[in-house]
Amino acid sequence: MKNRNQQIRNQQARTRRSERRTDALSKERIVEAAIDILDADGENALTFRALAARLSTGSGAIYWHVADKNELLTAATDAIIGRVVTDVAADAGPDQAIRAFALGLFDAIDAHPWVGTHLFREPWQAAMLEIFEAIGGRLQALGVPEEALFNAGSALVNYILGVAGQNAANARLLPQGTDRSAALGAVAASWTELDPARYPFVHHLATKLSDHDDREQFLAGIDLILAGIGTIGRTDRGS
Amino acid sequence: MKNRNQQIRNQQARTRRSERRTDALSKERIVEAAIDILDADGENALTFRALAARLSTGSGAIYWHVADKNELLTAATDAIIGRVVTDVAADAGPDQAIRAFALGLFDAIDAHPWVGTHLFREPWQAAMLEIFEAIGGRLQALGVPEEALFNAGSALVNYILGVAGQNAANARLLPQGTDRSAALGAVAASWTELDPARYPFVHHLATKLSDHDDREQFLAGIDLILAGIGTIGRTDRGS
DNA sequence: ACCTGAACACCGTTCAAGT
DNA sequence: ACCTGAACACCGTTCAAGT
Repeated sequence: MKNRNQQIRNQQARTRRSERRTDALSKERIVEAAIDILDADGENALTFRALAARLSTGSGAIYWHVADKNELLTAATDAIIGRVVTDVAADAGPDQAIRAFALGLFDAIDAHPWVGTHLFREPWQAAMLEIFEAIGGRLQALGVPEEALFNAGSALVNYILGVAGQNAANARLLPQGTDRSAALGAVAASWTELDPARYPFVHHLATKLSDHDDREQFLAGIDLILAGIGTIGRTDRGS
Repeated sequence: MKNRNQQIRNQQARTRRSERRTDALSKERIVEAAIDILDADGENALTFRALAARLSTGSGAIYWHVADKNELLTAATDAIIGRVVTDVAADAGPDQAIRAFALGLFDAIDAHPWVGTHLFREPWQAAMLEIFEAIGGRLQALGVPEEALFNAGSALVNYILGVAGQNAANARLLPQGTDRSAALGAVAASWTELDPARYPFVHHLATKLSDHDDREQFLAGIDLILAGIGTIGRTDRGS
């Protein structure tokens, strides 16, 4: 792709130049500004016009550094996920490391819900590979048998992605500083109005919804899957 | 031209106006046409202009029956999920029923990938409640203890949603009748170019990617989570 | 009650023109 | 090399006007 050549050229030019000019446009500054907008005002607020205004330039200038909106979101996502990967690098046993990494991912996506959306936009992007590597490597260390590795890693990653996507949806529904418990209460109330004969389980959920903790529940799901993975090798290792 | 005759016939039909006329606009017909467009040409092809053209009307006419695009997609999603729920109604043991329902969901979303996208757009929509009820009810029947029900159901649903979202992303990437195995091969090849010291697990995946089956892997994940859920009650029931 | 289609506000993206 | 900003092609949605 010619865009890659352009990027390389840009980088060479940038290092050649003296990089003390703080107000010079660069991919990093653009991505940084994009993250700020996404965090402050949500996914819909990120437009090239808003971005150009914030950077005091024209929208065309942004296209010199970034191919399109997708590349912009990919770079922003990579930045967030990258931090998680490096932050949780060193840790104790592999199962604890998986839990810690998953929690780090949860917290990052909770703080930047738009990441949850973008992880679904482009499959097999760099961020996804980082996630797979972080989890899969630790499953190997955990002693998961060769043939089960792909399925086990895929189960964990897909579960994490599902939660991430739901978090993003909730953030879109309850923007800024909406009263979360009031909103949850309203949802639960609407569930109790459904036919109890057809929706008994949803009625049960309605009673639990208000005092459940998303983060705790996320971790419980991770533990459930890890427990399931633990049953794979049981015949091998006995007990 | 036969167009003139058609126009006259339409006008007569309109003045006659018995409401079982097939060409009368209705929410059902609109949703049906929307599903056709989504299935045939993908998520981006569904615009009010395209929909109006296919229904031989103005875009404003659609707004008389449907509030906005979100309601349209929600109705389309409900239609697809509703079929799955009723199709898998009767079945054997609760764990087999969960597997059957999950597989039905997988197949439906595989056939209509845009459903996977929309399930993330609006949280707690009707389709989501159907899914929760179908799975949660069977977890109850399975004997999962009261306190673990919410977490267990949430783990299964989030996993299913994660897979659904990935499927939708893949469908977006490989539209129509792209050569799937060639595309997978290209992805795997790109992975082998990564630094093996930093990405050992991704390298391992690259060797497995070509001959893995999405549906099988999906079911393996369901079984993993069910196995994990099975470990919850172990102390209660002994063995 | 229901339909028509032009118009509005807003996007992502391009590009001739500037420095 | 890099930036400017008008212009283009397209959206979802609205609305005065028709039947």
